[in-house]
Amino acid sequence: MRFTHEQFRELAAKHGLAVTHQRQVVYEAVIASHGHHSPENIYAAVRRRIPSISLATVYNNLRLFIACGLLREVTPHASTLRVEGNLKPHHHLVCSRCKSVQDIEGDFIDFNRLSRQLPGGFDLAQPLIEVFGLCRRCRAKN
Amino acid sequence: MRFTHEQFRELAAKHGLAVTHQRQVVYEAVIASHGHHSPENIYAAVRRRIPSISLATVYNNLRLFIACGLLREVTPHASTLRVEGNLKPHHHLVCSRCKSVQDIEGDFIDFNRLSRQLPGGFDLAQPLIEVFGLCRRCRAKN
DNA sequence: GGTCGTTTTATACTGATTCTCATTCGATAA
DNA sequence: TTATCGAATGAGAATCAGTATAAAACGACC
Repeated sequence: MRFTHEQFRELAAKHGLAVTHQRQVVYEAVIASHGHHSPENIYAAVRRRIPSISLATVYNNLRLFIACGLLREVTPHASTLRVEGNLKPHHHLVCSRCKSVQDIEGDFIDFNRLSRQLPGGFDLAQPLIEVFGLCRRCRAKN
Repeated sequence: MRFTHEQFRELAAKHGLAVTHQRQVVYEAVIASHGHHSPENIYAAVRRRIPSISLATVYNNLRLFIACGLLREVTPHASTLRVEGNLKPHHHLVCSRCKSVQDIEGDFIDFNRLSRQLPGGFDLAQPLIEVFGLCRRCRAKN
């Protein structure tokens, strides 16, 4: 799904963001490349369309998009920020060793039980679950 | 529970680690202070007993303890490493905003369903689950 | 006491991210 | 259109966590 300028304009308006060329290209770069991406990755992709863009601009806009919910921050177990554009409910499978992240779907959480265990005031409005284990590759390495 | 030299000696022997004074003090500092700690925190605590200790030594030993399972690495959503000494099965509640981590107990995961969803080869031997949401404080800030 | 492998220390270095500030852009009013 | 003003951008310096390196200290063993 290719984003038209119109679609981005609408999204931006909904979240009170000014529309700039850089902003749009950064956003499209994340959406176009499915998966979990580092700011550097996105910077590289965006530079193909705007060679003069600054890394700081990419960071600024990623933070902005995360803050207003246009993008999700993925666990930076890799010690560097990762973002994803997939806002549909899903969970993450994270390798404790190599820190790789895979999406996982499915209904394996008992939210009733979970909410009974929650400390007062904790808000699970958009729950994101991360399950840690060893990915196939790291397991093979023993 | 205060760790005696004897207890640490046994643990170290079990994991094939040499016993050094620094190593013992680092380990005790983590165990003594329950919760989730950054290397800097631990460094500060250890320096009260060994003023000349180097930060690198703290890092070295924390990595070592994590590698042999004496400590657990906590999600560095805070973008900096955290460790905990609590090895009993439990899960984490992480605030997406301020990155604080609380422990949570309870049996809200359906591991049968989960393992049906797992991609081949993913090893869930010591599953750790992290549930993201908004803590009371951040929620109050709206 | 001498030797060897391990650990510690001090410090330099790297890489990710943020900060600063001058410049440019974009929306709006004239 | 043109002028204006606040917001966004670009360039590069600064910061900060963590790692690498190399020399010194330690400790077990002969």
